[in-house]
Amino acid sequence: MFSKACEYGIKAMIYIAQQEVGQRVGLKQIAQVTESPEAFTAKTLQILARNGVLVSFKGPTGGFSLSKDSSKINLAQIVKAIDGEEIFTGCGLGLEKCDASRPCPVHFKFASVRDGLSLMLHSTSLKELADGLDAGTVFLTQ
Amino acid sequence: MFSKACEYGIKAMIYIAQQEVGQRVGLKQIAQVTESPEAFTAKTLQILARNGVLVSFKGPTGGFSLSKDSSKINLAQIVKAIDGEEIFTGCGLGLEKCDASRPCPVHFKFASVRDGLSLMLHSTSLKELADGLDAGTVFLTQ
DNA sequence: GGTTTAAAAGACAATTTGGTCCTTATTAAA
DNA sequence: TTTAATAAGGACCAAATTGTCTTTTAAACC
Ligand code: FES
Ligand code: FES
Repeated sequence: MFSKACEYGIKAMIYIAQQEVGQRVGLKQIAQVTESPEAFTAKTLQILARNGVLVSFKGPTGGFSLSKDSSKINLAQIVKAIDGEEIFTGCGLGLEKCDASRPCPVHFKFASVRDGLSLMLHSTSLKELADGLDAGTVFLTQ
Repeated sequence: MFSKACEYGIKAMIYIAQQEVGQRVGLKQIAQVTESPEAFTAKTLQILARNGVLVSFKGPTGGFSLSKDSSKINLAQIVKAIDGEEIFTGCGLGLEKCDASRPCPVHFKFASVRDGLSLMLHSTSLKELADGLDAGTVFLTQ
């Protein structure tokens, strides 16, 4: 469904969202808590920083923090930054363009599922996910 | 969402389902109509044949035909044969096992979308897709 | 039986994705 | 001002996916 980079990116963002506002978290810690490969996660965080959902700081006391309140960042922004728009708008059978005026055989059934996914991603904020972690009802690892 | 192999496989199956019962279609024709790479499509059809949704015949008058009525084959069987079960049961954040008793942060939202996709795939038969093609309301290419 | 046709099988190549490592740039603190 | 810490960037490697090509196997037809 999502790329590995995207999975790592989402987990990292949720963990960062758990910190108190403005607090920075280092790459090493992020990779450890999310059980993600450190160097590869670094690349992904760079992408997220370039896309403006994350800010990064070098040097001692450096690290990463959210660019805005966790309630203002949703999963769709993260997925779009890392995996692109394909999953939001692409054809289920790989036609160059999903077009309701020249639909592929699965278009209507697929588009409705795909739009459901899109709605879910757009309507899920980092805040609620981090809150679940705080409450201990959900987990970042197994 | 689906692999290229799976996209080609689904398109091929729909086209085969369009033929009259028992009628065989050759690889070349399938690849042409679906605009898929011939040799790669061949591999995919082999997988589908091994998985029993397709039967193949060698020699002159050879080709492929469905192993049973097109109303008895659904998209889930095809996707499962080619891409495996990951998409039906896998965790949205890549945890080894999606487990409601130790859910990841996106579990409940993701699982509902994923189950919607699964339901769609299980409840969509090749027959209805081929019927759409026959009716000229949908298309295999752009 | 020999010839032709078409799928199966397997080797191989190209591309994309996933992942590591090393150097550089930047910043805080001693 | 030097040193240490940390992210950025780029080169590189590994694995999976996508794709091609050649040989083998099976079947029809003469
Ligand atoms: S055209 Fe294929 S999903 Fe819309
Ligand atoms: S545990 Fe992640 S989706 Fe179920």
